[in-house]
Order: sequence, then structure tokens, then C-alpha cells
Amino acid sequence: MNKTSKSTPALQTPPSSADQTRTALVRAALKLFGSNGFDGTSTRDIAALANANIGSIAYHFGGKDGLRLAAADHIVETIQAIAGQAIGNLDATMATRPGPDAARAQLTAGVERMITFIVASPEAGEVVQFVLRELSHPTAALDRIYNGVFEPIHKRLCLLWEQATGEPAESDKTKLTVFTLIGQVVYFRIGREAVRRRMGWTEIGPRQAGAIIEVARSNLLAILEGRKGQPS
Amino acid sequence: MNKTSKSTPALQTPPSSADQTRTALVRAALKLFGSNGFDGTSTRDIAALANANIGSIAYHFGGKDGLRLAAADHIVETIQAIAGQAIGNLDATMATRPGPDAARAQLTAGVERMITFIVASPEAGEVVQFVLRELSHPTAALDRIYNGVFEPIHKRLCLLWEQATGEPAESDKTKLTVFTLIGQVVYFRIGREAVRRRMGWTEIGPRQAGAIIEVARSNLLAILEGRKGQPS
DNA sequence: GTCTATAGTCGGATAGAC
DNA sequence: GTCTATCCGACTATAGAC
Repeated sequence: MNKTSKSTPALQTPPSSADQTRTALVRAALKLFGSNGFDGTSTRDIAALANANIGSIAYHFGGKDGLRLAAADHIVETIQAIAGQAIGNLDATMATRPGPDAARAQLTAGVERMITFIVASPEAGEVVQFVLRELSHPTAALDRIYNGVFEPIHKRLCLLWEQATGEPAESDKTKLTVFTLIGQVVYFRIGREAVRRRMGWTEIGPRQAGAIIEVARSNLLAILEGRKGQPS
Repeated sequence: MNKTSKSTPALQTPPSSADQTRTALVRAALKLFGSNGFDGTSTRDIAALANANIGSIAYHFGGKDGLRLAAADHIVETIQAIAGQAIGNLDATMATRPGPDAARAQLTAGVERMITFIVASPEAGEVVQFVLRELSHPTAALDRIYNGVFEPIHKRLCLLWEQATGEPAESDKTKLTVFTLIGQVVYFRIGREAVRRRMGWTEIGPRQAGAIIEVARSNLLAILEGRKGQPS
């Protein structure tokens, strides 16, 4: 370790040059895996984008597969941080037991934040594409993402749904309904190009995200309203 | 791989004529492109699955890219046939101008048939995955699919929406709403693995599709109801 | 029209210098 | 820990036999 630090080290854990290489490789891998797929990405490209050498991938992660797992873990951390802000965590909900109105407010706020992230954040593109590919061809990386992201967030939303409507959180109907809520949101990322063309938009930025939020919120409220008078 | 195996076709028919070879190659290509992606599919695999030889790809389609275009055209034909049954075509709607109730009935029937195809049909998996990849990295194949499938079907649904709710078909709100309807359906295909795990289902067959249809129909009716009392 | 052989390129993994 | 050189396998495309 000759040069101690290229840039200002963090407060608590000064990143060694090894850690910096690891992080750079994971970020580059996620970007490229998401964009071009696992097979479509060469270790050479990853190393080049991370400003690292090819051998460092084998050294730090054992190989290309190790990088995929590391990218999955990175996604879990990223989404958990965002979802924690957007809809809180499971334990908090169990403890506070918000009333119907509070639960509705949390649902609408959560949907709004989900859209903002998924539609407007450039990072979400890579993440969504990465997860999509894992969903169509599951590897060990999907297990981590499912257990760390899908299941906890979905359970959290089901719980909010129960408190907003009275329908049991773990009933099939509630679970499927929550999936439809998620589906109508993520579609604006995966079908982004079709939406862009059909809407005549040249880009999908914050302004367009606002229009999407309005429609999604309107849908959510209508579905909530319908369920009140129509118990499962 | 014996050259004597002409009597055991992999997909449909013994490749004895040029047209049969073409068709077998397109079907094999769609299946493999959808499953493993364009880059993840080798011309060797395609030829093997179609029981054709590698050289025939260059001969009939000029190369791998030509096969992608041919697969896109095949998708357009397939979906147009299904969508024609499910929601009729544009001209028919313009001519008949169904009332609100008839339009609603057509919408619910259309959503139901869309789900049945997208969720339960094995063929839909290949098609959806193929289109998904085109959406994330558009090529000339997406242009054909967008013009032949996305735009006409979306316009058709928007028209039905107008007749069901009174909201102008080509307003941003209507167009976005129709996208959310589509999104909540296709999610059950692309997020199929996550749905399967969360629901504890071992498969997603007709029975499970029925449960999904119930929820989607319930959502659709609620959104329609909400829009009646809440004009754009 | 169909099939084979081959040329040329690019991929991941590894060994070893520094 | 970092980087280079290299091996070996897999790919597309093409030329030419049948």
C-alpha cells in the first residue's frame, strides 16, 4: 500500500484501496449487468469501467459469478435504504398499528416515492433491469434480492393494506392486489420506451413522473374505496 | 448429433422445404431469444432447435439480425390475432360506438383475456421476454412491434376508456391510466417468480390465473367507478 | 437448398511478475 | 493487491462441396 489515499477518506472506515476497487467493480458490474445482461457483459468491460484490471475480479470476487452476488447485495442495501424512508419497516408498523386513514396516507406516500425513484432515478434503470433478468432466470442472486427486498416490502405493504381496508394482510386477495399496485408502477420503467413514444415525450423526468404519480394515486384511492364497500 | 436424425423434428415439421425451414428457424429463434436474450443465444442453438443447419440462417435471413426482425414480425402477427379476438379492432370500435356499459364490458373481457394469455400461456413467456429486451435496448425489431402491437392496442383501449368514462381517449390521463392497466397485468408474467414465491404457489396455471383475474377486474371496476365521479 | 469446414474474433480464467 | 500475458473455448460469418 504505497499511496495511502487518493481522495478524502470517510469518517469512520477509511476505505483502503482494496475496498475502493471492490466498490468500483460492484458498481460497474451492476451498471453493465443491468444494461447489457450478465452474458452480454464482459469482465473486460467491467474492469475498464471500474478503472481496475481484469485480474482484480478474480481476486476479489472469485470470478464473474461472485460479482453478480455482490451486485445483488448492493441492490438489497440500496433498496432497503430507500424503502425504509418511503414506507418504514415492518417492526415499526407492527408496533404503531396506524388507523385506516394513517395507513392510507402511508400507502399513497409510499406509492408516490416508489414512482419517483423507479421512474425518475437513473440508478433505478440498472437495478430494475438487473432484477428483471434474475426473475426470468433465477440464480442465487435472486434469493438474496427476494429475501432482502421483495418479501419484506411486499409484506409491509400488505400490512398497510390490512390496516387501511380491513382485508387480512396475508390473504391471497390482498397479496395479489399489492402485486397489481407494484406492477402498475414498475411498468413505467420497463415499458418506458413504449410509454415515451405513445405519450410523445422526449424524456421521462420529474415533470412526467408527476403526471404518472397523479394517475397512480387516483387508481390507488379508487381501489381502496372499492374495497371498503366490498369485503373479501 | 447425427445427421441421420431428419425424421425427428425438434419443433414442428421435418425441414424438407424452404418455408418449413424458415418457420422452424423463426420459432426456435423467438423461443431462445426470449429465454436467453439475443446475445445469450448462439446461432448454433437456434439451428439445432429448429433441426436446421447453421448456414441456413445466413441463407434465409442474412444473419442473426435478420432472424430477430423475423421473430418480431412473428410476434406482431401472433398478438394481433389474439388481441383481435379479445378487444376487437380499431375500425370496429369507431363504427359501432358502444355505450358506456358495452365499453365497460369490453374492457373487462379484454383484461380477462389478456391475463389468460399473458399469465397462463407458455408462449407468452417467450414473447414478453423478447419484447422486454427490445424495450430496454430498442432495435429495428421494436419499431415493428410498437407500430404493430403497442400503439394499435393501446389506442383501442383508450377509445374504449373514453366510451366507458367520457374522458377523452387521447388525453394524457387516459393514456397513462391505460398503461397502468396494462402494467398490472404484465407484471404477473415478468414478476412471475416473485409472485410464485410470495403466494406459495408451485405453479401459475389456470386456477391461479383465475384469482389474478378476479383482482384485476375488481381494480378495473373500482378505477372506472372512481373516474365517473371525478372527471379529468 | 442444405450442410461442412474454417477463418477470425472475443470471451473468462489463470499464472506469474511487480 | 495490482497488473500483464496467455491459454483455451465459443461465437459469427463465410466459402464452397453436395
